[in-house]
Amino acid sequence: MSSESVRVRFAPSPTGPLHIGGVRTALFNYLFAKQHGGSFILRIEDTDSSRFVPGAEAYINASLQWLGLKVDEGVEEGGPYGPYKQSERKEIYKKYADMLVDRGWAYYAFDTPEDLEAMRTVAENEKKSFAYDLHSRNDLNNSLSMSADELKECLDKNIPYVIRFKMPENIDVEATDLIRGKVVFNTNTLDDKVLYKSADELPTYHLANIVDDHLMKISHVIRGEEWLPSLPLHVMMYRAFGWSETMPAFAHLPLILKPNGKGKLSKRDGDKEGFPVFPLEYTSPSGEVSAGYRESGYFPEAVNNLLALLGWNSGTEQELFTMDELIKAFSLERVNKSGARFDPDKARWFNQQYLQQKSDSELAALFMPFLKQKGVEADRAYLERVVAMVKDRVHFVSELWEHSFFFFTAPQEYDAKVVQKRWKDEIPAFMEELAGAFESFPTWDAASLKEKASELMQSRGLSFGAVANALRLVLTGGAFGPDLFMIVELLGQKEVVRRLSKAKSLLD
RNA sequence: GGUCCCUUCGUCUAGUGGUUAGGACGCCAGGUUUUCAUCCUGGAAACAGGAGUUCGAUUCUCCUAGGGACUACCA
Repeated sequence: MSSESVRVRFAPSPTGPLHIGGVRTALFNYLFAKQHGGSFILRIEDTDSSRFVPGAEAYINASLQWLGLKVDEGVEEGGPYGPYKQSERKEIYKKYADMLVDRGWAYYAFDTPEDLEAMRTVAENEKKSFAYDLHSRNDLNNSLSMSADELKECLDKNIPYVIRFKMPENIDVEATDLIRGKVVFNTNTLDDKVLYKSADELPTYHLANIVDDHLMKISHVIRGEEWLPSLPLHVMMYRAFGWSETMPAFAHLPLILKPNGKGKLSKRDGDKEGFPVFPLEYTSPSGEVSAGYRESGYFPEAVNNLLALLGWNSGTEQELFTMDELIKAFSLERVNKSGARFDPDKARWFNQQYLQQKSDSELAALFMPFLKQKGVEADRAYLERVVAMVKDRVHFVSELWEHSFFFFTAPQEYDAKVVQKRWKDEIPAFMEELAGAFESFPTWDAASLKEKASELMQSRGLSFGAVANALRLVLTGGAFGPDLFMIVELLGQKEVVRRLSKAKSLLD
């Protein structure tokens, strides 16, 4: 690494919704870039024409935007090293593939996918494995095993070919991973990867990624651990191109594992355990819907925070970080080596923390759509008071309703268990009396009301607990909710008296 | 199978050649509360195993075991 500025890229493939692991990769790239005053680049790697999914790119953009990961250079934003979509860089790659062929670092191969598949099957039947590598390439249908004339003939006839990297023999490739340290691979265990296919005139990931990272002056490649095995190939390619001097630094992030720890987190796990695996809800072209964090009620800042703590920690006991704090505190050195299991419970906890930090006004606004859905129209000031009272018992805005519905509508039914426990013989008559007392009570505030009620129950020889619980039952339909007399105050004289008067029907 | 990576409470993790191995989530108990939740206090809970180095290893080295990733004309 020279003194060049930090430039990192997030390079997803538009083959479906952005997975939460990909989101974390994007986040770490973003944090690293911002911390160093560098650039966060979004490059769309759509070199697999067969796996292209319409809408996936828009989904990626929308996800990054929702999370507040602002892209400095990309398809939408433009930039000096564009285009940022690989399918629009087609003509660039062929040139570099040819360069490698000319230098003897790559060769043409005419084996058809069917040929290779057949050889794999044969090998498998013999309990061996087939690899297109230094042991087998001279016996296969490629420019290494044919004469110059034969090659020319194949090319002239437009026989489809691929260009494969010619992995040299017996070299110990040393590479440094910023998270793991030095890793060594021997080239004898590596195969000859396809770099380019004539069929669709597109490169594979390996070629496109090296060429683009070089051309876009990427300083650090921060990607998932699943790429670690191809690191030696990439290092060798930088050598083949003669770009070793400016090769980016590499960091391979540990994987996000299933809650049970067995394997990479996948969409299925989310469906099974009931938590989202995607940032935004996604509907596939076939109509299949996958849950999203946003739709499940998660705040983007909570998602960023929980993702940041999955595989990284600040070394302090701080767990809640704003984006600015993350940018300041982040470092690749403190990223863990081992995979982290996703914990849905802790994810909920993070969201709760952020929800509690929100102002009543903000929460009231977020609650509004849910009320509309219930057909409830409420005064904004009233709403804020309700939210203030119940917010400390929810993890999500969507849970506000079940804890506050009685502020908007009289209970339609009463919890049978609570009725049995609290609706004693002497209560109904007293409730009627209480209704009368409240009806003519001049000051309507929690403290005075509590005092008034206490006086009355004392004069009738009833305990506070018995009355309070019965009153709560009448007002809310159950045994839950915030401070009783705060409920009474907020509900207002008219409504409280009405519910009290109706309470007799409970006896049925 | 081959290559590579990884291994501290159930989970996310801190940590050091000598610590009562710390925190968080979750769980349990007690307290606060008229209810529920919050909140507060407390508790159970970990260095995968075996060698070696060392006066002393959770920490350093090696081996074993376990887990994971990769092994496509996908990324």
